[in-house]
Amino acid sequence: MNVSNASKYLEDHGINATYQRAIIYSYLYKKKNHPTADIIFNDLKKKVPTLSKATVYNTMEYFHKNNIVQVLTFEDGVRHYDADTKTHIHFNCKQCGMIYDFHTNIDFNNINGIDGFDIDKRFINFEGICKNCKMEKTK
Amino acid sequence: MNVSNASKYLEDHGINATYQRAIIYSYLYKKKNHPTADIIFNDLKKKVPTLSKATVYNTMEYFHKNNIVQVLTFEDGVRHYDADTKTHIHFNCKQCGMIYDFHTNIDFNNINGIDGFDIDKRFINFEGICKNCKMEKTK
DNA sequence: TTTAATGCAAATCGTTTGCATATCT
DNA sequence: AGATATGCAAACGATTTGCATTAAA
Repeated sequence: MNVSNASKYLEDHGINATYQRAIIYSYLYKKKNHPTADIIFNDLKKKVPTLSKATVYNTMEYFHKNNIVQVLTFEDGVRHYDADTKTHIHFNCKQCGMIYDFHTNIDFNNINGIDGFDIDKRFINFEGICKNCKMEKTK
Repeated sequence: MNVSNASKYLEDHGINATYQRAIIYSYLYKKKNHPTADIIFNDLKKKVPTLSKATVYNTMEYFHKNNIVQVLTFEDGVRHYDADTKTHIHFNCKQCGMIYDFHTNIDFNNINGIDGFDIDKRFINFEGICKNCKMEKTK
């Protein structure tokens, strides 16, 4: 998704598409690695030297409130962002730090005893050692 | 679980059971509401006025490393602690803030495409409006 | 010309650390 | 004594806020 498509996407979701918002959304959409605000800021600063870290934080929070990004937190407590808002599994490798997506075949609509609760969001986060790091070890 | 049982439990898990550790573990075990370090500190300070917040943080981290507590993070990013280390679902009510436990009937061992990954921990966090808050609304 | 968004720096808040004191063996 | 744990205050790092400036409607 390029910046112009991102603008369109934002407008379609009722979000005033400024240059910063569009470039941030475009970046997040393309990067599938669930970056933190700090990573987004440092990458985009190269293209947009005037960009402020506060704008990144505020923009992500704004996107989040408008339901176009997910906020992910793992055990380290740092917020990661994901442009894919559908329910899916995240696997966080505790060795390399990579976050993998798995679009799940699990049905979360039939949990014992949860009747009467309105579930808006489902986060399924796994932690362990990824395939890659396991292979590195056996080399 | 009282303080003396907590001591025993800690020793059984290879943890040097000091007074602070035992009282903190006992508190956490009894409270089923997944408190933050701050809440633990403020509650226990009443009983143990000399208690330090750093001790609470360090102790929880130590328990966590020794696998007798789980660390839970929700969208707000604050760490919550849980003495139940088994995989179970947490439901965080975004209205009243309550965190509910659901011991799940779901089988997480058969996820599409995750073969070759070593999964150590599974966090399943739901967010929405709890039964109680829903009832309040319709009054 | 009014409203909304940005950028910067300072403030805030949760958490960690350094170090002196206390506790336990 | 020697090792480990605690308490306090300072440091730290992620995030938020206040406010002046800029861009957009």
